[in-house]
Amino acid sequence: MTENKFKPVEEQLAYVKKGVAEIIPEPELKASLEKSLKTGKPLRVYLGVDPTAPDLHLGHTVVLRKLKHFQDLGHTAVFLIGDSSAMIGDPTGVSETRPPLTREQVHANAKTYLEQVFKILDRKKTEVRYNSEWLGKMNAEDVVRLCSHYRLARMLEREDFSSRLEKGQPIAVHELLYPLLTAYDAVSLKSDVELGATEQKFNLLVHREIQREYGLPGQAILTMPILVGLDGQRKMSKSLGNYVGITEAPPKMFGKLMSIPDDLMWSYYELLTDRSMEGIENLKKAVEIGALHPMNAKMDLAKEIITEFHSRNDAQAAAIEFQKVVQQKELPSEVMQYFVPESGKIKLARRLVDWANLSSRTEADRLIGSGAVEINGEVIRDPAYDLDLNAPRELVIRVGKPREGRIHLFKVTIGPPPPKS
RNA sequence: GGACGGGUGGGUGAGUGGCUAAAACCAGCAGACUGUAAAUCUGCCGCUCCUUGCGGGCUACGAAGGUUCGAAUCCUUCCCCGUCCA
Repeated sequence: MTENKFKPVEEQLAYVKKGVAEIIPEPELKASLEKSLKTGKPLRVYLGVDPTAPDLHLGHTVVLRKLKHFQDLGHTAVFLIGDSSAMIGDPTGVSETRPPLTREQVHANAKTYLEQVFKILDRKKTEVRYNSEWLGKMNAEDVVRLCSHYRLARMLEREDFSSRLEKGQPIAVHELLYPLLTAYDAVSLKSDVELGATEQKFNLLVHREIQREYGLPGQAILTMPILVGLDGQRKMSKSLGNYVGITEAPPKMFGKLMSIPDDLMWSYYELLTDRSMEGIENLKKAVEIGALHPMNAKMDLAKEIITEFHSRNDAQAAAIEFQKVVQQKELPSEVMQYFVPESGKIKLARRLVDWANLSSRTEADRLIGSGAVEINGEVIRDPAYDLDLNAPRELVIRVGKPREGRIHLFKVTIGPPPPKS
């Protein structure tokens, strides 16, 4: 509660501005910071999430990190779980009606969600709220009253509504209610600032407007860019499979991060690390003039990100494993091992389904046919290949590239398994 | 409630009785090239069986029935979506 609890406004603003897409309106945010500095009262900064899926990936962390930045500066971070609104389903960016979740699903999701969130936010300093606290108390009249504060024409300005309307795609009435109900969150929380991804801009603006309708000053809005996924094309999302989950094992994170297009790494540096913009620019320049190999810059990036979610040692180990397995093509330190008794012959394709965790026999045939299967370094191209089981020996089998859900490299020992110790 | 249009593989979308496991494109997978990057090129891209063959069987075009030697394509009923009218 001391006078000098906060840093100078310009300094705060600069810290908070790193990586942001837009601040609406910036002078207001600045004014709020000035006021808070003068009064010693922290700003209430909130981020609302729908716990629709329990697994967080790096895409979610972009905006969480920004909330963390406010927390670092001594402001109050409010993490809002939209347990009520999640049951409506936000139509943003989906362009189709979402199936509503049940209350049980929402609560289960919320719980795992929070656990992950505190890998980034400071648990002790975070105010966690649920919007069922106030939305659950509203009756039909309250909802109608809330709705009376907004106009249909304004609602239809929203891009995904207007485009769906144009294309003759369905829009369910309850979808219109989503931004209004979540606006009531902003009213209840009396927030000074709300964070969100750029795709949330419309919702955030509605929140601000409704706050004013309810006699509040109207929060400032700060939007963060959407993180592009591993494919370098589309937004990072679980359903597209182009994501890095924050609970994934370090070696897997490492491999995934190394697979991003080089150009993308600058945006990852900006949105996923605490490096200053200046530092990132220098790095970029070093790569451009050839002083730094882009691969090394990317390895550093991967290490930094992994350090945040695991530890420095884990990150280092993941890097070493990557070099060993991928670059030097050696066996990984932990390999799946299978034992097959000696008995005549078997079809390779048939066994591959289990060994490599393939989806079907047909897939095994296809992989063999396209030269993706190697035994002890020798490519097998005949889908009808018979594995001779008469001589006891050890085989190292490789199936394609490492990929989610597939065991791409493993050992098969023909002969009895070693006695259990 | 009425009139009209529409529902095809993960997505967009062609096909209007057999040559269609269904064009094309995207996504995906694999190979080559690399820095397990991207880009590019090439192949693959429902499931299953075996004697792995331009092989056999099964499943698939909103749902269920029907016509036909044969249906994604025709008929009937139902479900869903949109537009316009009220």
